[in-house]
Amino acid sequence: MASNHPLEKMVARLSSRTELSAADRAAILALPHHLRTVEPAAYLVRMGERRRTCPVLLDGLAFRQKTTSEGARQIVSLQVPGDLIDLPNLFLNQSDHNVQVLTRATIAEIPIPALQELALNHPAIARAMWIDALVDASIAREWIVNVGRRDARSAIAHVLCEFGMRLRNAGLAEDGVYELPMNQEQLGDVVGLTPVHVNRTLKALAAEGLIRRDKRHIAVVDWEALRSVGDFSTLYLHLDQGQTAS
Amino acid sequence: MASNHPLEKMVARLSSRTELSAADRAAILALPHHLRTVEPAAYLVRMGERRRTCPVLLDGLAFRQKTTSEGARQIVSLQVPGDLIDLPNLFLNQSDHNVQVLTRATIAEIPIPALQELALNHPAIARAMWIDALVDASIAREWIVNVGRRDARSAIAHVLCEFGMRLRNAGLAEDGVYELPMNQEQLGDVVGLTPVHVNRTLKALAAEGLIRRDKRHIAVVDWEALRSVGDFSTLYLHLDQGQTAS
DNA sequence: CGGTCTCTTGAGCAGAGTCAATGAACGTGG
DNA sequence: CCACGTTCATTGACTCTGCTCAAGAGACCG
Repeated sequence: MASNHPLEKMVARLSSRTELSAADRAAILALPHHLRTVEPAAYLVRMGERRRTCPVLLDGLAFRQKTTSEGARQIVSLQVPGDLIDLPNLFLNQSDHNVQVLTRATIAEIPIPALQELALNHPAIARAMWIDALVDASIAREWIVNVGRRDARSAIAHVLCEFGMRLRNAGLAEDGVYELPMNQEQLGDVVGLTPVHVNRTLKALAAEGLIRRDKRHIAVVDWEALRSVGDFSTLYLHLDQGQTAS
Repeated sequence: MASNHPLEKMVARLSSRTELSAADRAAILALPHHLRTVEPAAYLVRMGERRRTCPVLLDGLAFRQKTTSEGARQIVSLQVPGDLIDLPNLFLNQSDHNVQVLTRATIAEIPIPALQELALNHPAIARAMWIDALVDASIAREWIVNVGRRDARSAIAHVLCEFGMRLRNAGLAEDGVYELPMNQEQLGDVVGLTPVHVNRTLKALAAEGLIRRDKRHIAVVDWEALRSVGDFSTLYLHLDQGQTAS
């Protein structure tokens, strides 16, 4: 398992969801790829683009984003290390959104045909990729609810719970204590609020004793209360995948 | 092509996106299945459920939906005939949302293992299913933007454009003239508004001459203006898939 | 003919936005 | 080591979009 092959991270991610054979693992590691490091805010994918490679996030955080004609931005997903950033474009011709990194990040660019071959001809890998894509879609559905039907307090609490959970899962957080991976403007773009209102809401959550906070450092003080305010349940994250095998 | 096999609709849908061989088509038609008709508002899938079959919508309309602990409902997708309603549960254990039909509908229930086999061992069918799932996810991302960053006027105009486009594509609308497949409360649940405000907004759009409307009957009068107000572009619907093959 | 939905419309309220200013933290060049 | 510019976070005052509450009016059904 110990190896410094850059794509080990991708193997780890995919095999966390389905049993992969040695041959499957080898097939992944044998993927042609090109490594690069990018600075915060760099674009990995631009809307309208027709891509030939799929970026895989090896290290760092990224997000998907769209802007309206009015210039308002909405973040539509958060991506953590191991994510196949461009799964959406694996079988679609044109990217329908932008992808930017939040932090300095390491990216492996993998030619799309090679990934397609993997997805179509290696059932176990295909299953893992399906699960990845389906969980992503499930999170998107929850975000629609979050932005559409929860008030500021609840929406932000929800996002704080989700981030805590997912970052912990990615080994980037310790039990409700983490560095909020974005500034308040970006957090506003996640929940559909203005940065000013995000600020006031975070302050209120801290005043109520649900979280402790210093700039972007978040510590969930009362997990149960935050979960309740944010109407958060882990069901939609499908964390059980793999253990409970269908 | 002429046939009254109930799954022809599914074949048509999948083959509209990728070339399927005669063997592929035969494999789909050979799927074990169980037909049934359901009444408006019937549930096809319930959140938390572990399903053994995947409903395929042969006729009628359906929607995915979640509710918050406060009791607010958010509709997170609209499904048209041909849709594999439960693709999300093909590889996930527990349903993360509810699915209800809007109209009287005909459903084919297909055992999940049979569909998985198709998705994992028939590359051409797999590709078509991938495209379906990815377009669905793309629409979900656009809905996050719609609900998060567009005001009532724009959000409703956007949805009217999208519905017009998708219903026409499904053969259910004639060039911007269609029966709105839901009441104003449900439309509110799509865009995150109250039915009262939906009503006022629809009235305003009609007053401005962008649409003509009688109850649920919608006729887009000025398509360009509506598209502009709704900040609508067809990119995210990926209608070109199949023609432009990657 | 009464009951049930759904659509409409009015009146008043409030959650979130806008505008604007201040302050803290950090990096850079001199 | 310090002055300065930049980026973010914070806070106040005021506005407005969309919500709540409530009541009436068609349409359809048994």
